[in-house]
Amino acid sequence: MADVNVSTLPISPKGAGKADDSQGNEGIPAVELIELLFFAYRDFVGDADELLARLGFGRAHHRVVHFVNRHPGMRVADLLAVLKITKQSLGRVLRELVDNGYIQQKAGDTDRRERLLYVAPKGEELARQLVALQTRRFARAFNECGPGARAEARKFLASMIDPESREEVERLISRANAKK
Amino acid sequence: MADVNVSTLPISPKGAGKADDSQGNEGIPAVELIELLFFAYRDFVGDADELLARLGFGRAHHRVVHFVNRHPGMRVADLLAVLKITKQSLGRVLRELVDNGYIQQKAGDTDRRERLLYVAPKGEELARQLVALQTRRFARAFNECGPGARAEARKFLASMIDPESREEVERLISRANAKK
DNA sequence: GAAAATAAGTCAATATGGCTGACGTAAACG
DNA sequence: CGTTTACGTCAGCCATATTGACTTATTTTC
Repeated sequence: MADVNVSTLPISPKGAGKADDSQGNEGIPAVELIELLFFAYRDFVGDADELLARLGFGRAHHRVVHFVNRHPGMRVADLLAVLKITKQSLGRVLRELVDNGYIQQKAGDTDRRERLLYVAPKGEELARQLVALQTRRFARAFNECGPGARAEARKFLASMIDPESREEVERLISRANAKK
Repeated sequence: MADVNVSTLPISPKGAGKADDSQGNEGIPAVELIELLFFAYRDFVGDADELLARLGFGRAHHRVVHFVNRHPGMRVADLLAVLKITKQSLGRVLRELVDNGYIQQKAGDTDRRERLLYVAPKGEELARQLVALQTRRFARAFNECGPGARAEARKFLASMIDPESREEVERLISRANAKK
């Protein structure tokens, strides 16, 4: 898949490339990390895109199925808060998932205004497949990186999150894990 | 900014959460990494989004300015290959950047069909600011992670890229670095 | 018990950033 | 000279997001 036709890029000089190579950055300029993260993320989501496209879904559907699977019984408002999108944006995606039998809604016990969200068997299976795809990518990466890399990566990724939201994300993750 | 209303999420059980906690994954299920990468990338691009929005630009403009700045004199076809989008998609974005004086085009010396792309001073400054923003995030993260984390992260990110494109990405990066 | 607040859904309009297909122009190649 | 290449552009479509206004059902509050 030789897509990037690097062979034709010129090698000529031109200013403003470096700048932060001086202090303790282990000889790795941030701009390299920026680009690697860009390409890594693209391939990471690309795994799922293929499978989703076959079902007529997009990334928005992926996010909904993923988080509902991880937090069964979450409210619509919770989902909006996690995804940081608007009610209107969620609307179509959620409707499609419900109509096609991937997500179920149930009125809340104590507050019947709430429509609690659950994955239907179809949705659970889809979520499982999507996680499996991306799990495989992580497994391959850590296999190449050697022992300890997984823990290091976990710390690194958490540190990349805005400090203000980091605690919430960690709470979100541990709550989801607690649900087994 | 307590956006994720975690406090209201139920703690009740429900199947299909774990599955890969058995073998050598250092007690860190991949699903955690999946979510951390999702949130990390969102905040990572969020840095830039704010600045871009003030200029009436989006992420597409960001990518163009970034890569043209890193590879001055690259051809339109090269840019398309890197971004993996179509000529038509690039069209509007590139025109806006040229019209607003961020990008310059020059006919190729030996092949005058080529429109070689260069950042104008305005574009170079914008690229610099965008890199600076994201550099700050990386710096903060590695400061929290301790020594060696930068090199570990570099290896990890590279390993997350599709094996078939990894070499090309590395070549792309080293060519850009060579231009200083 | 009436009024206010809340949870969710919906309609309409708009923006962004992708896509495909078709076509045009200029220049290079053979 | 004819073909291919590099680039641009027109037209239309789709997915995902936005804002603002409004409805419905229900709960909370006074």
